[in-house]
Amino acid sequence: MAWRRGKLEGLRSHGWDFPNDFKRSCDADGTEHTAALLQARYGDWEKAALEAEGLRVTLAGRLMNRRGPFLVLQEGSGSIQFYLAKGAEDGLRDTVAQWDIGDIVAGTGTLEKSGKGDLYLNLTEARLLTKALRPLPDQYYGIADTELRYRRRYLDLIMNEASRDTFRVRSQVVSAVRRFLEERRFMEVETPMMHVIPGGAAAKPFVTHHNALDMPLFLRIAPELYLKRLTVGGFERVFEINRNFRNEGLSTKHNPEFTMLEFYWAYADYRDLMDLTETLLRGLCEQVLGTTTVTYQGTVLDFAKPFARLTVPEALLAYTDISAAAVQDPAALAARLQGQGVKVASSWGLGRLQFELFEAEVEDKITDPVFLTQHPTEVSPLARRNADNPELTDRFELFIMGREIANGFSELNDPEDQAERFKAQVALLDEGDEEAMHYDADYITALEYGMPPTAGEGIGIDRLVMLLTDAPSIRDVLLFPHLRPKAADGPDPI
RNA sequence: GGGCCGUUAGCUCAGCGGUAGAGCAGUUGGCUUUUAACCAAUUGGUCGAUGGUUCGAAUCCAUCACGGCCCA
Repeated sequence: MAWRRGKLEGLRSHGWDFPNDFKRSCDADGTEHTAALLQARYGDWEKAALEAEGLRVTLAGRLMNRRGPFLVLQEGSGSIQFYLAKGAEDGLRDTVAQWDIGDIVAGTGTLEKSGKGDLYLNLTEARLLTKALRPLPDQYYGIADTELRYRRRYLDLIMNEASRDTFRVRSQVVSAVRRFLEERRFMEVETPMMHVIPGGAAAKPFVTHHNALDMPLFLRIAPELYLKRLTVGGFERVFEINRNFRNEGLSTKHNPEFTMLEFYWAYADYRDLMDLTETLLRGLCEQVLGTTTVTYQGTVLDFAKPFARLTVPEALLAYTDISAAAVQDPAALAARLQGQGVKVASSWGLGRLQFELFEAEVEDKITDPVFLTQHPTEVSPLARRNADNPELTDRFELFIMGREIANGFSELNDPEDQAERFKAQVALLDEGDEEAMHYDADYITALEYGMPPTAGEGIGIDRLVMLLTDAPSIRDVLLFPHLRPKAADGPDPI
């Protein structure tokens, strides 16, 4: 580093000062030349034909490696080499000799092809654009230290093609989801991130304070109650892709801020949502990966097959050794749950006991996509009751590889029932359940004006991207995952 | 919150009670159609932090910090 600072001093004394006037060469129609464009266009040309063409190109990028007279350049679209011929003039040789690995450099030369078939620019002009003061990590091993990869994501992106690909896939997923919904006449909206009353999910919120109004505000745990107000307002198909914040622990599946898609669809029910979700996921695999076969951590998943749809008791029978009689017997379920180390509350009804057993014994065993349906009303305070059994709801959760990917239901649009459900939640809150919901009087007022029959769903974008990129941790799909700050996390002198 | 594992040069790692090591990167020189380029020489360290045991600690013990995996 001291050496490089010295070089920078030398460059400055010769008038070099982080130039900002560089432009890449272009076609006559203005198409900018990039490594990927040149590879695609000229990669197949014969060496002699290419040299006869004598195409002069100007490119810039980060100097990644020197191999004899070749300099490996990495830019946004890919890589290409510069070549410094033995007979090059002294000024050019001196300029290139000043370069260090990691510098951002520019060069002009004719596009040629090596004996092994790689394209390169035979340099005639060169200039330094940005001096790198810090050396790059090991060329071959890259950075293996996960902590360093997360804390200095820029280094991870410079060094690891796989990491760059993950975030490209993430961008494509979000973009494809938007396109999918817009094609179906859904409208993207933005609702508040700061809530006076946290709502829409069972989770502990982050609290902040508004100085001018001298009141607490909560970072949203879900946008649900605001999006449903919009369906009351007459926007029949709305969606939002944005961050939620939950004040919970960190794990390979949890980050305090994470990205959710939520969408609401008037005159649809939870079965329509399941159909739409299957179509969406299948299409995403095809568009982003080019196949409906996804390998996640060694397990092959086929998204082309219809997704299983199982009620909670059906899932228990399918995935555990429990008997048909025991599934309907509260005492047997409670005993089994206690055997699993679950603290069973006396207030739990049959549906809740079944659902808790699902979470304890089945969730982790699921590999291929499974829609779990008809959750107990007790754990679904915003979902419509099932017409045949008011203890259950018209709800589903989609599980893939043991993880909840989506959650949706026919919306509860009966204001009186919703008010009762809120009251039951407030009772839990008063008992000390920090994840229970608050009573949202304005939301009840909205329902009293009338919400059309509607179905709504949330899809965890981070977990979806994990599946599609074979990422074992949510931190691998977040550019800047939350980490505990380090005491010495200031500027570090090398 | 609990258990296990880890933290040594810019990066990847070895060393596990007796003088702090290797490869890559860096520096100097050579080589000029290389592909983890190669050859020669060479610089570089508060062994995560603090305390303890010991004649002697990177190494053993304790506490703390940060990270990873598993569990709640």
